Amino acid sequence: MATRTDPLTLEVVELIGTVVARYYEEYEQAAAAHSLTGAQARVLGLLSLEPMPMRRIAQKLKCEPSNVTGIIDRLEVRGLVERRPDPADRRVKLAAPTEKGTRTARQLRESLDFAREPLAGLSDADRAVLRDLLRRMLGMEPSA
Amino acid sequence: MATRTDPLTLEVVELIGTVVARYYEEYEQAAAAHSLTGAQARVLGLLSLEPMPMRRIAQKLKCEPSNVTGIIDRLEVRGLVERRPDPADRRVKLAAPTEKGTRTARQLRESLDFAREPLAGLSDADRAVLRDLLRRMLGMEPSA
DNA sequence: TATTGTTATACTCTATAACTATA
DNA sequence: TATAGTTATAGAGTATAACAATA
Repeated sequence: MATRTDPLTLEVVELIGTVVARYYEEYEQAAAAHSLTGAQARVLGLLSLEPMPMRRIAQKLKCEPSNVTGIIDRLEVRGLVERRPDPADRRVKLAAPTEKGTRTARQLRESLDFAREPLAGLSDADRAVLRDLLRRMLGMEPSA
Repeated sequence: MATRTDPLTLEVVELIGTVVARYYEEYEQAAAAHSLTGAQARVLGLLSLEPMPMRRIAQKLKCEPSNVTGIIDRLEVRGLVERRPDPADRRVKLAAPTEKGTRTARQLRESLDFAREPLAGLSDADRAVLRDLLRRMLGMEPSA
């Protein structure tokens, strides 16, 4: 597939880079507001959707399982997450948010206004067009 | 400003999150293909546009100046970057890519096909619409 | 005095390899 | 034997504080 290098494409590439930088920046700030690192916030967000084995957290984070031990350790010390036994397999430990962790995850999610706040400047029709373009960029079917 | 939580907005937010995740992933892979970390690749990319004082690199990276010392050290050991005196101020050290560093930066840029390759699925008209929507999201004027 | 870059320190995230307890 | 989680280790990025050279 030929790579496009026309001015329009390059400008869109740069704009996407700007969006990515701003998104990351705001994510880190939101995490820091709760004294969490980015990785800790991501894990807490994951677990708030569904408790899961350490192994699966590593898959979601695309990192080695040994790293997850430390991240969960630090969340556990702060009372945001707990390790539970898996009744079906005694080797497995299920990481699950505590009540406090669930609360923190929700606050975190609500403070992540990056993509919502700027979107307020777009009309419903604009948002629908943007959605379709992003879907096609990501190789998704038009009607998901 | 009221935060929108309608399904369409939330879907766009999620799509942007997916774009961000994929962008970062591919950036790290491209850097790793040259045995560089993400931070090292970002600094090399910066310097390939224009040599600059250590202090300014820190500002661009939004990190403390003390961190830049180590990053430049590691790039310098590999012969990708060099420190030059600033004739105008003897306190300042200008970091500049070597010839090898310039070559690596160019290869890195060319391998960053993330945003280009998927864009190939969009027509020129689509790309123009996407550009305008992203500009408005980022608070830019329509005709930059 | 203020600024630039550095050093020293400590913490977090990361990968690798070896270990344990279960399966 | 194979798998889940852990530990130990080393490298990199990060912030903080203190320092030397220069402005």
